[in-house]
Amino acid sequence: MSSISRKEDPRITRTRNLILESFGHLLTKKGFETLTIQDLADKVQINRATFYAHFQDKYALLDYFVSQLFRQKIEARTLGACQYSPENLKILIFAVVEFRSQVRKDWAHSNQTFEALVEGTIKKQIFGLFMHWLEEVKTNVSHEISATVAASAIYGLANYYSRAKKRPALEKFVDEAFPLVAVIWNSLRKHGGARAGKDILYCCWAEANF
Amino acid sequence: MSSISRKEDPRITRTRNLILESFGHLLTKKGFETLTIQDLADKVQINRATFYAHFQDKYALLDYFVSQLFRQKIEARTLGACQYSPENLKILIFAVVEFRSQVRKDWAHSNQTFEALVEGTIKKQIFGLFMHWLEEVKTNVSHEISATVAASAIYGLANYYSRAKKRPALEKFVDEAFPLVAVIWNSLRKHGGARAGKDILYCCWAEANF
DNA sequence: GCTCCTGTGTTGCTTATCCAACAATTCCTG
DNA sequence: CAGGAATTGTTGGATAAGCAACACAGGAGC
Repeated sequence: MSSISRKEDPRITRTRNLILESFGHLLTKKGFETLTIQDLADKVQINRATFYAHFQDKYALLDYFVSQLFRQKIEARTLGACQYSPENLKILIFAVVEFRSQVRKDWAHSNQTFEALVEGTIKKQIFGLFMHWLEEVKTNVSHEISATVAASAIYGLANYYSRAKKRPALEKFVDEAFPLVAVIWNSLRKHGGARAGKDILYCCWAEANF
Repeated sequence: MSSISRKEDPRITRTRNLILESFGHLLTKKGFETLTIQDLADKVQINRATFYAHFQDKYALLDYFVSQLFRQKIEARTLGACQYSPENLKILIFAVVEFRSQVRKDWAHSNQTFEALVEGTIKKQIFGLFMHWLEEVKTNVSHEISATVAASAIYGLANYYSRAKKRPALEKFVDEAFPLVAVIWNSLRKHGGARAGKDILYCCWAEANF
Protein backbone atom coordinates (compact mmCIF):
# COMPACT_ATOMS: atom_id res chain seq x y z
CA MET A 1 0.00 0.00 0.00
CA SER A 2 3.00 2.28 0.40
CA SER A 3 2.62 3.48 -3.15
CA ILE A 4 4.98 6.44 -2.89
CA SER A 5 8.07 4.68 -1.62
CA ARG A 6 11.25 6.68 -1.71
CA LYS A 7 13.90 4.92 -3.66
CA GLU A 8 15.33 1.82 -2.11
CA ASP A 9 18.83 1.47 -0.79
CA PRO A 10 20.79 0.00 -3.71
CA ARG A 11 22.36 -2.54 -1.42
CA ILE A 12 18.95 -4.01 -0.79
CA THR A 13 17.93 -4.41 -4.40
CA ARG A 14 21.32 -5.74 -5.34
CA THR A 15 21.29 -8.40 -2.68
CA ARG A 16 17.71 -9.35 -3.39
CA ASN A 17 18.39 -9.70 -7.09
CA LEU A 18 21.45 -11.82 -6.45
CA ILE A 19 19.40 -14.05 -4.19
CA LEU A 20 16.68 -14.46 -6.80
CA GLU A 21 19.16 -15.26 -9.52
CA SER A 22 21.01 -17.91 -7.55
CA PHE A 23 17.78 -19.34 -6.23
CA GLY A 24 16.60 -19.89 -9.77
CA HIS A 25 19.74 -21.81 -10.59
CA LEU A 26 19.63 -23.92 -7.46
CA LEU A 27 15.98 -24.67 -8.03
CA THR A 28 16.65 -26.32 -11.36
CA LYS A 29 19.82 -27.99 -10.16
CA LYS A 30 18.98 -29.31 -6.71
CA GLY A 31 15.26 -28.89 -6.33
CA PHE A 32 13.43 -27.02 -3.62
CA GLU A 33 13.30 -29.63 -0.88
CA THR A 34 16.97 -30.52 -0.74
CA LEU A 35 18.07 -26.94 -1.16
CA THR A 36 19.53 -25.43 1.98
CA ILE A 37 19.76 -21.81 3.06
CA GLN A 38 23.48 -22.30 3.45
CA ASP A 39 23.73 -23.62 -0.11
CA LEU A 40 22.00 -20.52 -1.32
CA ALA A 41 24.09 -18.17 0.79
CA ASP A 42 27.25 -19.83 -0.51
CA LYS A 43 26.17 -19.46 -4.10
CA VAL A 44 25.10 -15.85 -3.69
CA GLN A 45 28.18 -15.16 -1.61
CA ILE A 46 26.27 -13.49 1.16
CA ASN A 47 26.06 -14.29 4.80
CA ARG A 48 23.30 -16.60 5.91
CA ALA A 49 22.06 -13.96 8.33
CA THR A 50 21.67 -11.56 5.43
CA PHE A 51 19.26 -13.93 3.78
CA TYR A 52 17.05 -13.79 6.83
CA ALA A 53 17.10 -10.02 6.70
CA HIS A 54 15.36 -10.30 3.34
CA PHE A 55 13.08 -13.30 3.60
CA GLN A 56 11.44 -15.04 6.46
CA ASP A 57 12.43 -18.47 5.16
CA LYS A 58 12.72 -20.70 2.12
CA TYR A 59 8.99 -20.64 1.58
CA ALA A 60 8.70 -16.88 1.58
CA LEU A 61 11.48 -16.77 -0.96
CA LEU A 62 9.79 -19.32 -3.19
CA ASP A 63 6.57 -17.36 -3.03
CA TYR A 64 8.31 -14.14 -3.94
CA PHE A 65 10.35 -15.78 -6.66
CA VAL A 66 7.41 -17.41 -8.36
CA SER A 67 5.34 -14.24 -8.05
CA GLN A 68 8.03 -12.21 -9.76
CA LEU A 69 8.42 -14.71 -12.55
CA PHE A 70 4.72 -14.79 -13.15
CA ARG A 71 4.30 -11.02 -13.04
CA GLN A 72 7.10 -10.57 -15.50
CA LYS A 73 5.40 -12.97 -17.83
CA ILE A 74 2.15 -11.04 -17.60
CA GLU A 75 3.67 -7.61 -17.88
CA ALA A 76 5.71 -8.57 -20.91
CA ARG A 77 2.47 -9.29 -22.75
CA THR A 78 -0.08 -6.81 -21.46
CA LEU A 79 2.18 -3.83 -22.10
CA GLY A 80 0.65 -1.73 -19.38
CA ALA A 81 -2.96 -2.56 -19.98
CA CYS A 82 -4.54 -2.28 -16.59
CA GLN A 83 -8.16 -3.23 -16.55
CA TYR A 84 -10.26 -6.10 -17.75
CA SER A 85 -10.62 -6.77 -21.42
CA PRO A 86 -11.20 -10.00 -23.27
CA GLU A 87 -7.71 -9.80 -24.69
CA ASN A 88 -6.17 -9.36 -21.29
CA LEU A 89 -8.14 -12.24 -19.89
CA LYS A 90 -6.95 -14.41 -22.72
CA ILE A 91 -3.40 -13.30 -22.12
CA LEU A 92 -3.79 -14.18 -18.47
CA ILE A 93 -5.00 -17.67 -19.25
CA PHE A 94 -2.25 -18.13 -21.74
CA ALA A 95 0.36 -17.05 -19.23
CA VAL A 96 -0.90 -19.36 -16.52
CA VAL A 97 -1.07 -22.39 -18.79
CA GLU A 98 2.34 -21.74 -20.20
CA PHE A 99 3.77 -21.11 -16.75
CA ARG A 100 2.33 -24.30 -15.36
CA SER A 101 3.83 -26.33 -18.18
CA GLN A 102 7.18 -24.71 -17.72
CA VAL A 103 7.17 -25.56 -14.03
CA ARG A 104 6.71 -29.19 -14.91
CA LYS A 105 9.48 -29.06 -17.43
CA ASP A 106 12.12 -26.87 -15.75
CA TRP A 107 11.81 -27.96 -12.16
CA ALA A 108 12.05 -31.66 -12.57
CA HIS A 109 12.69 -32.20 -8.89
CA SER A 110 9.15 -31.07 -8.13
CA ASN A 111 7.17 -33.12 -5.69
CA GLN A 112 3.68 -32.99 -4.29
CA THR A 113 4.22 -30.30 -1.70
CA PHE A 114 6.39 -28.14 -3.94
CA GLU A 115 3.76 -28.04 -6.61
CA ALA A 116 1.16 -27.20 -4.02
CA LEU A 117 3.23 -24.23 -2.95
CA VAL A 118 3.57 -22.99 -6.50
CA GLU A 119 -0.12 -23.51 -7.08
CA GLY A 120 -0.93 -21.43 -4.03
CA THR A 121 1.30 -18.61 -5.13
CA ILE A 122 -0.03 -18.47 -8.66
CA LYS A 123 -3.61 -18.58 -7.49
CA LYS A 124 -2.89 -15.70 -5.16
CA GLN A 125 -1.58 -13.77 -8.14
CA ILE A 126 -4.57 -14.48 -10.30
CA PHE A 127 -6.80 -13.66 -7.37
CA GLY A 128 -5.04 -10.35 -6.89
CA LEU A 129 -5.30 -9.43 -10.53
CA PHE A 130 -8.99 -10.23 -10.62
CA MET A 131 -9.60 -8.24 -7.46
CA HIS A 132 -7.94 -5.37 -9.17
CA TRP A 133 -10.03 -5.76 -12.30
CA LEU A 134 -13.15 -5.86 -10.17
CA GLU A 135 -12.18 -2.87 -8.08
CA GLU A 136 -14.48 -0.39 -9.76
CA VAL A 137 -17.12 -2.79 -10.90
CA LYS A 138 -20.35 -3.62 -9.13
CA THR A 139 -21.25 -7.28 -9.11
CA ASN A 140 -24.01 -9.31 -7.61
CA VAL A 141 -21.63 -11.57 -5.71
CA SER A 142 -18.66 -10.86 -3.51
CA HIS A 143 -15.53 -9.90 -5.33
CA GLU A 144 -13.51 -12.34 -3.31
CA ILE A 145 -15.69 -15.24 -4.25
CA SER A 146 -15.58 -14.29 -7.89
CA ALA A 147 -11.84 -13.93 -7.89
CA THR A 148 -11.44 -17.24 -6.10
CA VAL A 149 -13.55 -19.05 -8.64
CA ALA A 150 -11.69 -17.51 -11.51
CA ALA A 151 -8.30 -18.34 -10.04
CA SER A 152 -9.25 -21.94 -9.43
CA ALA A 153 -10.78 -22.35 -12.84
CA ILE A 154 -7.80 -20.93 -14.67
CA TYR A 155 -5.25 -22.84 -12.67
CA GLY A 156 -7.27 -25.98 -13.12
CA LEU A 157 -7.12 -25.52 -16.86
CA ALA A 158 -3.39 -25.04 -16.72
CA ASN A 159 -2.98 -28.12 -14.60
CA TYR A 160 -5.04 -30.16 -16.98
CA TYR A 161 -3.08 -29.00 -19.98
CA SER A 162 0.27 -29.67 -18.39
CA ARG A 163 -0.72 -33.23 -17.58
CA ALA A 164 -2.47 -34.05 -20.85
CA LYS A 165 -1.06 -36.93 -22.84
CA LYS A 166 -1.55 -35.39 -26.24
CA ARG A 167 -1.61 -31.64 -26.07
CA PRO A 168 -2.94 -29.35 -28.76
CA ALA A 169 -0.96 -26.22 -29.49
CA LEU A 170 -1.08 -23.78 -26.62
CA GLU A 171 -2.91 -21.16 -28.65
CA LYS A 172 -5.54 -23.64 -29.75
CA PHE A 173 -6.11 -24.81 -26.21
CA VAL A 174 -6.45 -21.30 -24.86
CA ASP A 175 -8.86 -20.32 -27.60
CA GLU A 176 -10.99 -23.29 -26.76
CA ALA A 177 -10.92 -22.71 -23.03
CA PHE A 178 -11.26 -18.97 -23.07
CA PRO A 179 -15.06 -18.72 -23.53
CA LEU A 180 -15.61 -20.96 -20.52
CA VAL A 181 -13.80 -18.52 -18.30
CA ALA A 182 -15.09 -15.41 -20.00
CA VAL A 183 -18.63 -16.50 -19.36
CA ILE A 184 -17.92 -16.46 -15.65
CA TRP A 185 -16.71 -12.93 -15.85
CA ASN A 186 -19.68 -11.83 -17.95
CA SER A 187 -22.16 -13.44 -15.64
CA LEU A 188 -20.95 -11.65 -12.55
CA ARG A 189 -20.57 -8.27 -14.08
CA LYS A 190 -23.61 -6.08 -13.63
CA HIS A 191 -22.41 -2.74 -14.84
CA GLY A 192 -19.02 -1.13 -15.25
CA GLY A 193 -17.86 1.68 -13.01
CA ALA A 194 -15.47 4.53 -13.41
CA ARG A 195 -12.24 3.93 -15.25
CA ALA A 196 -10.24 6.83 -13.87
CA GLY A 197 -6.59 6.36 -13.06
CA LYS A 198 -6.41 2.96 -14.60
CA ASP A 199 -2.71 2.99 -15.35
CA ILE A 200 -1.92 3.86 -11.79
CA LEU A 201 -4.12 1.07 -10.58
CA TYR A 202 -2.40 -1.44 -12.78
CA CYS A 203 0.93 -0.40 -11.47
CA CYS A 204 -0.38 -1.03 -8.04
CA TRP A 205 -1.10 -4.60 -8.91
CA ALA A 206 2.16 -5.08 -10.70
CA GLU A 207 4.39 -3.61 -8.07
CA ALA A 208 2.61 -3.88 -4.75
CA ASN A 209 2.70 -6.79 -2.29
CA PHE A 210 6.42 -6.81 -1.79
CA MET B 1 54.19 -8.71 1.63
CA SER B 2 51.31 -9.72 3.87
CA SER B 3 51.51 -13.27 2.63
CA ILE B 4 49.25 -14.77 5.25
CA SER B 5 46.21 -12.55 4.89
CA ARG B 6 43.08 -13.74 6.59
CA LYS B 7 40.21 -14.01 4.20
CA GLU B 8 38.79 -10.82 2.86
CA ASP B 9 35.37 -9.46 3.63
CA PRO B 10 33.18 -10.77 0.79
CA ARG B 11 31.70 -7.33 0.29
CA ILE B 12 35.11 -6.05 -0.68
CA THR B 13 35.87 -8.65 -3.29
CA ARG B 14 32.37 -8.44 -4.70
CA THR B 15 32.51 -4.69 -5.09
CA ARG B 16 35.98 -4.76 -6.55
CA ASN B 17 35.06 -7.41 -9.07
CA LEU B 18 31.96 -5.51 -10.10
CA ILE B 19 34.07 -2.40 -10.58
CA LEU B 20 36.58 -4.24 -12.72
CA GLU B 21 33.91 -5.80 -14.86
CA SER B 22 32.09 -2.55 -15.55
CA PHE B 23 35.33 -0.71 -16.07
CA GLY B 24 36.26 -3.16 -18.80
CA HIS B 25 32.99 -2.51 -20.58
CA LEU B 26 33.23 1.25 -20.28
CA LEU B 27 36.79 1.20 -21.48
CA THR B 28 35.84 -0.35 -24.80
CA LYS B 29 32.69 1.72 -25.10
CA LYS B 30 33.70 5.20 -24.04
CA GLY B 31 37.45 5.13 -23.75
CA PHE B 32 39.53 6.04 -20.74
CA GLU B 33 39.72 9.79 -21.07
CA THR B 34 36.03 10.54 -21.40
CA LEU B 35 35.06 7.98 -18.80
CA THR B 36 33.86 9.52 -15.57
CA ILE B 37 33.87 8.10 -12.06
CA GLN B 38 30.17 8.83 -11.91
CA ASP B 39 29.62 6.87 -15.12
CA LEU B 40 31.40 3.95 -13.61
CA ALA B 41 29.55 4.18 -10.30
CA ASP B 42 26.24 4.28 -12.15
CA LYS B 43 27.10 1.25 -14.20
CA VAL B 44 28.34 -0.74 -11.22
CA GLN B 45 25.45 0.53 -9.16
CA ILE B 46 27.59 1.59 -6.28
CA ASN B 47 28.02 4.95 -4.64
CA ARG B 48 30.73 7.17 -5.96
CA ALA B 49 32.26 7.36 -2.51
CA THR B 50 32.54 3.60 -2.47
CA PHE B 51 34.73 3.72 -5.50
CA TYR B 52 37.16 5.95 -3.68
CA ALA B 53 37.23 3.48 -0.82
CA HIS B 54 38.74 0.99 -3.25
CA PHE B 55 40.91 3.03 -5.59
CA GLN B 56 42.65 6.30 -5.29
CA ASP B 57 41.45 7.46 -8.69
CA LYS B 58 40.87 6.50 -12.29
CA TYR B 59 44.56 5.96 -12.84
CA ALA B 60 45.00 3.58 -9.94
CA LEU B 61 42.06 1.62 -11.25
CA LEU B 62 43.50 1.44 -14.74
CA ASP B 63 46.79 0.25 -13.35
CA TYR B 64 45.14 -2.44 -11.30
CA PHE B 65 42.85 -3.47 -14.13
CA VAL B 66 45.63 -3.83 -16.68
CA SER B 67 47.83 -5.65 -14.18
CA GLN B 68 45.10 -8.16 -13.46
CA LEU B 69 44.43 -8.76 -17.12
CA PHE B 70 48.10 -9.28 -17.82
CA ARG B 71 48.67 -11.57 -14.87
CA GLN B 72 45.74 -13.70 -15.85
CA LYS B 73 47.19 -14.04 -19.30
CA ILE B 74 50.52 -15.17 -17.89
CA GLU B 75 49.10 -17.50 -15.30
CA ALA B 76 46.84 -19.18 -17.81
CA ARG B 77 49.91 -20.26 -19.75
CA THR B 78 52.63 -20.87 -17.21
CA LEU B 79 50.45 -23.19 -15.16
CA GLY B 80 52.22 -22.42 -11.92
CA ALA B 81 55.76 -22.46 -13.19
CA CYS B 82 57.55 -20.07 -10.96
CA GLN B 83 61.14 -19.53 -11.92
CA TYR B 84 63.04 -18.74 -15.04
CA SER B 85 63.13 -21.18 -17.88
CA PRO B 86 63.47 -20.60 -21.59
CA GLU B 87 59.89 -21.73 -22.08
CA ASN B 88 58.60 -19.33 -19.49
CA LEU B 89 60.55 -16.48 -21.00
CA LYS B 90 59.11 -17.27 -24.38
CA ILE B 91 55.64 -17.40 -22.88
CA LEU B 92 56.23 -14.03 -21.30
CA ILE B 93 57.26 -12.46 -24.58
CA PHE B 94 54.33 -14.03 -26.32
CA ALA B 95 51.96 -12.69 -23.72
CA VAL B 96 53.29 -9.17 -23.90
CA VAL B 97 53.19 -9.02 -27.68
CA GLU B 98 49.73 -10.43 -27.81
CA PHE B 99 48.55 -8.11 -25.08
CA ARG B 100 49.95 -5.06 -26.78
CA SER B 101 48.20 -5.92 -30.01
CA GLN B 102 44.96 -6.49 -28.22
CA VAL B 103 45.17 -3.10 -26.58
CA ARG B 104 45.42 -1.51 -29.98
CA LYS B 105 42.50 -3.48 -31.25
CA ASP B 106 40.07 -3.50 -28.31
CA TRP B 107 40.56 -0.02 -26.94
CA ALA B 108 40.15 1.97 -30.06
CA HIS B 109 39.73 5.18 -28.11
CA SER B 110 43.35 4.98 -27.02
CA ASN B 111 45.41 8.12 -27.24
CA GLN B 112 48.97 9.05 -26.51
CA THR B 113 48.71 9.37 -22.73
CA PHE B 114 46.50 6.33 -22.33
CA GLU B 115 48.96 4.13 -24.11
CA ALA B 116 51.76 5.53 -22.02
CA LEU B 117 49.88 4.55 -18.90
CA VAL B 118 49.35 1.03 -20.14
CA GLU B 119 52.97 0.80 -21.15
CA GLY B 120 54.06 1.84 -17.69
CA THR B 121 51.87 -0.73 -16.03
CA ILE B 122 52.98 -3.59 -18.23
CA LYS B 123 56.62 -2.70 -17.83
CA LYS B 124 56.16 -2.69 -14.09
CA GLN B 125 54.74 -6.17 -14.36
CA ILE B 126 57.55 -7.50 -16.48
CA PHE B 127 60.01 -5.82 -14.16
CA GLY B 128 58.40 -7.47 -11.16
CA LEU B 129 58.47 -10.88 -12.75
CA PHE B 130 62.10 -10.55 -13.69
CA MET B 131 62.99 -9.38 -10.21
CA HIS B 132 61.34 -12.49 -8.94
CA TRP B 133 63.17 -14.72 -11.36
CA LEU B 134 66.41 -13.10 -10.31
CA GLU B 135 65.70 -13.35 -6.63
CA GLU B 136 67.95 -16.31 -5.93
CA VAL B 137 70.43 -15.71 -8.67
CA LYS B 138 73.73 -13.92 -8.42
CA THR B 139 74.53 -11.62 -11.31
CA ASN B 140 77.31 -9.27 -12.15
CA VAL B 141 74.98 -6.31 -12.55
CA SER B 142 72.22 -4.91 -10.42
CA HIS B 143 68.97 -6.86 -10.58
CA GLU B 144 67.01 -3.69 -11.07
CA ILE B 145 69.02 -2.66 -14.08
CA SER B 146 68.71 -6.09 -15.61
CA ALA B 147 64.98 -6.19 -15.06
CA THR B 148 64.57 -2.71 -16.47
CA VAL B 149 66.46 -3.60 -19.63
CA ALA B 150 64.46 -6.76 -20.11
CA ALA B 151 61.16 -4.97 -19.58
CA SER B 152 62.00 -2.27 -22.07
CA ALA B 153 63.28 -4.71 -24.63
CA ILE B 154 60.24 -6.93 -24.46
CA TYR B 155 57.76 -4.10 -24.51
CA GLY B 156 59.62 -2.53 -27.39
CA LEU B 157 59.24 -5.72 -29.35
CA ALA B 158 55.56 -5.79 -28.61
CA ASN B 159 55.17 -2.20 -29.66
CA TYR B 160 56.99 -2.83 -32.88
CA TYR B 161 54.87 -5.83 -33.73
CA SER B 162 51.59 -4.10 -32.99
CA ARG B 163 52.52 -1.24 -35.33
CA ALA B 164 54.02 -3.31 -38.12
CA LYS B 165 52.36 -2.99 -41.51
CA LYS B 166 52.67 -6.62 -42.48
CA ARG B 167 52.88 -8.87 -39.48
CA PRO B 168 54.12 -12.45 -39.48
CA ALA B 169 52.20 -14.93 -37.36
CA LEU B 170 52.61 -14.23 -33.68
CA GLU B 171 54.41 -17.53 -33.06
CA LYS B 172 56.87 -16.89 -35.86
CA PHE B 173 57.63 -13.42 -34.60
CA VAL B 174 58.19 -14.60 -31.04
CA ASP B 175 60.46 -17.42 -32.17
CA GLU B 176 62.53 -14.94 -34.10
CA ALA B 177 62.74 -12.40 -31.32
CA PHE B 178 63.22 -14.81 -28.45
CA PRO B 179 66.98 -15.42 -28.80
CA LEU B 180 67.64 -11.69 -28.71
CA VAL B 181 66.08 -11.46 -25.29
CA ALA B 182 67.37 -14.78 -24.03
CA VAL B 183 70.88 -13.68 -24.73
CA ILE B 184 70.43 -10.82 -22.32
CA TRP B 185 69.35 -13.18 -19.61
CA ASN B 186 72.20 -15.58 -20.29
CA SER B 187 74.78 -12.84 -20.24
CA LEU B 188 73.83 -11.54 -16.83
CA ARG B 189 73.46 -14.85 -15.15
CA LYS B 190 76.56 -15.99 -13.36
CA HIS B 191 75.37 -19.03 -11.47
CA GLY B 192 71.99 -20.21 -10.29
CA GLY B 193 71.11 -20.26 -6.62
CA ALA B 194 68.83 -22.35 -4.47
CA ARG B 195 65.49 -23.31 -5.89
CA ALA B 196 63.69 -24.04 -2.64
CA GLY B 197 60.12 -22.89 -2.20
CA LYS B 198 59.76 -21.89 -5.77
CA ASP B 199 56.01 -22.38 -5.97
CA ILE B 200 55.50 -20.16 -3.00
CA LEU B 201 57.65 -17.51 -4.56
CA TYR B 202 55.71 -17.60 -7.76
CA CYS B 203 52.51 -17.16 -5.89
CA CYS B 204 54.01 -14.11 -4.31
CA TRP B 205 54.58 -12.54 -7.66
CA ALA B 206 51.19 -13.53 -8.96
CA GLU B 207 49.18 -12.37 -6.00
CA ALA B 208 51.18 -9.66 -4.27
CA ASN B 209 51.17 -5.92 -5.00
CA PHE B 210 47.49 -5.40 -4.40
C1' DG C 1 16.54 -44.09 25.55
C1' DC C 2 21.13 -41.43 24.12
C1' DT C 3 24.45 -38.91 21.38
C1' DC C 4 26.11 -36.94 17.12
C1' DC C 5 25.10 -34.19 13.23
C1' DT C 6 22.98 -31.06 10.18
C1' DG C 7 20.03 -27.33 9.38
C1' DT C 8 17.28 -23.36 11.28
C1' DG C 9 16.47 -18.84 13.04
C1' DT C 10 18.25 -15.16 16.10
C1' DT C 11 21.44 -11.81 18.34
C1' DG C 12 25.29 -8.24 19.38
C1' DC C 13 28.89 -6.27 17.56
C1' DT C 14 31.98 -4.94 13.51
C1' DT C 15 32.66 -3.19 9.00
C1' DA C 16 31.57 -1.80 4.15
C1' DT C 17 28.54 0.80 1.66
C1' DC C 18 25.27 4.59 1.11
C1' DC C 19 24.07 9.36 0.99
C1' DA C 20 24.05 14.23 1.14
C1' DA C 21 26.85 17.90 1.47
C1' DC C 22 31.05 20.31 0.85
C1' DA C 23 35.17 22.77 -1.28
C1' DA C 24 38.19 22.67 -5.05
C1' DT C 25 39.18 22.03 -9.60
C1' DT C 26 38.41 21.79 -14.57
C1' DC C 27 35.40 22.35 -18.65
C1' DC C 28 32.43 24.70 -21.50
C1' DT C 29 30.10 28.45 -23.57
C1' DG C 30 28.64 32.99 -24.35
C1' DC D 1 37.58 36.63 -20.04
C1' DA D 2 33.61 35.54 -16.77
C1' DG D 3 30.58 32.62 -14.76
C1' DG D 4 27.73 28.49 -14.75
C1' DA D 5 28.14 23.46 -15.11
C1' DA D 6 30.33 19.35 -14.42
C1' DT D 7 33.84 16.51 -12.19
C1' DT D 8 36.71 15.39 -8.45
C1' DG D 9 37.93 13.96 -3.91
C1' DT D 10 36.53 14.09 1.01
C1' DT D 11 33.71 13.96 5.25
C1' DG D 12 30.15 12.53 9.07
C1' DG D 13 26.46 10.11 10.18
C1' DA D 14 23.01 6.38 8.85
C1' DT D 15 22.16 1.69 7.44
C1' DA D 16 22.84 -2.96 5.25
C1' DA D 17 25.79 -6.76 5.27
C1' DG D 18 29.24 -9.74 7.54
C1' DC D 19 30.51 -12.79 11.31
C1' DA D 20 30.69 -15.70 15.23
C1' DA D 21 28.05 -17.60 18.61
C1' DC D 22 23.95 -19.37 20.46
C1' DA D 23 19.69 -22.24 21.39
C1' DC D 24 16.77 -25.26 19.25
C1' DA D 25 14.64 -28.87 16.31
C1' DG D 26 14.74 -32.98 13.71
C1' DG D 27 17.11 -37.44 11.96
C1' DA D 28 20.44 -41.23 11.95
C1' DG D 29 22.79 -44.57 14.18
C1' DC D 30 23.94 -47.17 18.37
